[in-house]
Amino acid sequence: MNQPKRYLNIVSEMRDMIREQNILPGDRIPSERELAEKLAVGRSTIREALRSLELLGLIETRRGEGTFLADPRKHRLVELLATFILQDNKTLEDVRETMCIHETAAIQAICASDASKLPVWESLRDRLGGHEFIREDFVRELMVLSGNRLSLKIWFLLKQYGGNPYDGEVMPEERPLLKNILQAIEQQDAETAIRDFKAWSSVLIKGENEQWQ
Amino acid sequence: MNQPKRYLNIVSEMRDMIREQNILPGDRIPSERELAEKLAVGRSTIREALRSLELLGLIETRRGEGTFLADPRKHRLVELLATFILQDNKTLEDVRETMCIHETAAIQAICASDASKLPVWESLRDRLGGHEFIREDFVRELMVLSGNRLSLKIWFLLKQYGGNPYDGEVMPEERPLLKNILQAIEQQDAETAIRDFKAWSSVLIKGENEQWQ
DNA sequence: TTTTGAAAGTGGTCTGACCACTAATCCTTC
DNA sequence: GAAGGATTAGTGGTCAGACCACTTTCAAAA
Repeated sequence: MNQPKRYLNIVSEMRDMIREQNILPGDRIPSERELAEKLAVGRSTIREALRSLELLGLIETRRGEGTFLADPRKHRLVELLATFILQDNKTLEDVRETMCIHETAAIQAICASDASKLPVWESLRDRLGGHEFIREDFVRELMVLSGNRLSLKIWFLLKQYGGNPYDGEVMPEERPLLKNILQAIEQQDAETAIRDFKAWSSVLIKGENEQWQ
Repeated sequence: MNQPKRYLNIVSEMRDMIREQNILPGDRIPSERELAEKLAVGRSTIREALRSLELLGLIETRRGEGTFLADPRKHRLVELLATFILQDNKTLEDVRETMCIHETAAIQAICASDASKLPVWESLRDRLGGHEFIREDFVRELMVLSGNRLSLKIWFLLKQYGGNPYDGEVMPEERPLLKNILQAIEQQDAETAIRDFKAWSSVLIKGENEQWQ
């Protein structure tokens, strides 16, 4: 019978250990030799597990010093998978489509909710009028306003994974379109808002900086 | 000076090799010993790189057989993301709402596509008429028909974490409702289909087996 | 022809040995 | 006593070689 691989056990045991001993980002993890002895496996097995976690950016190792729990902001999962998978067009397509699913759902949710968020709303409109308005900020604001934090997180990760289509600054030509979207949302007209949003988004994806710089 | 780690070089060299030699999913990768010799490094270094890729689901290893390039559908993107996303804010409400987002998006996608999937369609309708039709099968079929594999994966995962609301068998009282949904989809009437679907789904969630056993 | 089993090849694991590097310590020197 | 340099213990990085468990292959035996 094919036994489960040990280094995978090590991975989960280490996760448990980190949780139980309340090891925080930046803290030191026991040395490879200690772990090997404690878990009763060879050092090479420990290393296979640690290298896997390191490639994911979950831990950092510094020769001569030790191994440390990494800052969660440094997790590398997304970039890594991207370098291997991005050639698969269907996958990239799926990612963007899934992003769009969450975006339109957010708009729908905002339109369906009672409009008690006016202060936030005004601020968004103001910034749209001002200078230096980043496209991504606009969409992210919508995701936040939807109130579904899980959806927001998924969207955020997909964005990194799929090559951010909302890179760059809002051009003057785009502003009327964005204003229309805001207005439609305020009038709780989800259909129009989504239609306009998709129009804006599809130009960004297809034309990739052709039409608007 | 701290030298760059070799196993990271190996990772990128392997990526290049896979690309240049046009190795396809399912194909065999040279053995660890071959790679070690070809790249002039120790076998353990090769293994650290391979184990990292394996944890990501990019390759599969089978003892006694060899190492193979994995099917892109087995990439662990979603599972790994889940360990980051779902560990803290596992609020049931967000999970279920996000599931619903993907479900309605699937219905929308099916309605928007050309209806060239009639055979699958007929089979679904037949099974709805028969006995022992599991609720989950119905929804999963919709997710599959949408054609977005990433969305399907996310949905599948959420289902596991959120307590499957589609547990159990379709009751006689539910069948007319499901038939309505199918019919609406066939007529590409997304609005009606989604409305009926939400009605069905919300009863399952709220009434949790009150109304229908 | 079918069955068996030995051999070759593969991944999985362990051990022990170096190397390169860091940080703490001790010891000299001022 | 203080400053600076050498020593040393501990760490990760790498390698080589040895088994083990497993799969496939293929030739010999039935």
